[in-house]
Amino acid sequence: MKLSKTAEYALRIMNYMAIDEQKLYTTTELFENLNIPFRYLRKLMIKLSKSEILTSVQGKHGGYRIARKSLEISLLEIIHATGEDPVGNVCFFGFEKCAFVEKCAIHEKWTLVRDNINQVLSKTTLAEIKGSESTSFIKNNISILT
Amino acid sequence: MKLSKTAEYALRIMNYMAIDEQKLYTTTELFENLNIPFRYLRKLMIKLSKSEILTSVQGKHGGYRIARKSLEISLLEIIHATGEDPVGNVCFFGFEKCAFVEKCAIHEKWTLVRDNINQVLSKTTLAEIKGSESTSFIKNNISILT
DNA sequence: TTCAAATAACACCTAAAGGTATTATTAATG
DNA sequence: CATTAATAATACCTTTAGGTGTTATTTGAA
Repeated sequence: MKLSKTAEYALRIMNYMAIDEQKLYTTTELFENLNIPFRYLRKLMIKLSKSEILTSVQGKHGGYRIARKSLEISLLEIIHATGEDPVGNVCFFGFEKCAFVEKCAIHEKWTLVRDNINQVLSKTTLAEIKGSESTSFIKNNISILT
Repeated sequence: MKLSKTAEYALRIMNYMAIDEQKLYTTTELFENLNIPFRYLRKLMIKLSKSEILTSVQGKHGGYRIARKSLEISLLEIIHATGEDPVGNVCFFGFEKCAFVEKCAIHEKWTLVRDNINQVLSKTTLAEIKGSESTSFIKNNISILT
């Protein structure tokens, strides 16, 4: 199970910004701490700020701020804010109509797999993962990242 | 959880070919039954036949045949034969070294998710899913597929 | 021994994700 | 009210997965 780069970036951003929910973060600060290409980061921030998880403040002392309590923001919601759906409701074999016609033989098993992923992503909130572990991880390891 | 198109194609192919493990299948027959672009299918068959799951027979009455008992072929092995790894051992946030340094806060949960996927894909064999359900599904629905 | 029907190989095209560059807009502050 | 530091918008470039086209090779059989 690999998320898209964009989804990973969004999760890094939100995880970092959840450290201080009041603070306005500039893209420059995020760039310096999260190892995301600067211009791509800026584009992504604009996209995320159009969802319900981030707000933007324009102007000289502007930046971005988490829009709601981190306790209320699920990881799935963050990924959805990027425009992606990591789980979906798709046939294992990639057929369009599987669930609506005769179920393929792995349909049940695969549904359980997807349910599991959905559970973890939708029930885990930013508040749960923003702990010092992950933040110290990011700060300590930025240098070894590509 | 979405597999790549290529992985889905490989699974369709193997699932179909498992119906008769002795039979030589031509790409034409597979094409007519599995809704995979013809030339892409041919390219993929060559790739798969270089793995341990398919053998090819060249020449006039050639084709492809499942290389081993379907009971011994796991879904994960099929996906691996396409050159992909759907699960991997990657950090949730996409950092390179996560598991080897300080674990990020969601690391444990995410490991369980991946384990679950791995279990299903590696423990489920072709033999289990090749039942009439899925085959009749494919045959009945080919017309509604793109 | 030639033809036909199959796979094999190689090169190229297309669409989408990821990434870059440039210019416009906003708003605090000297 | 001009400057500056931030976000917003738009367009373009690059890489890769997916898909296509053409030619070569293999092999059974008329």
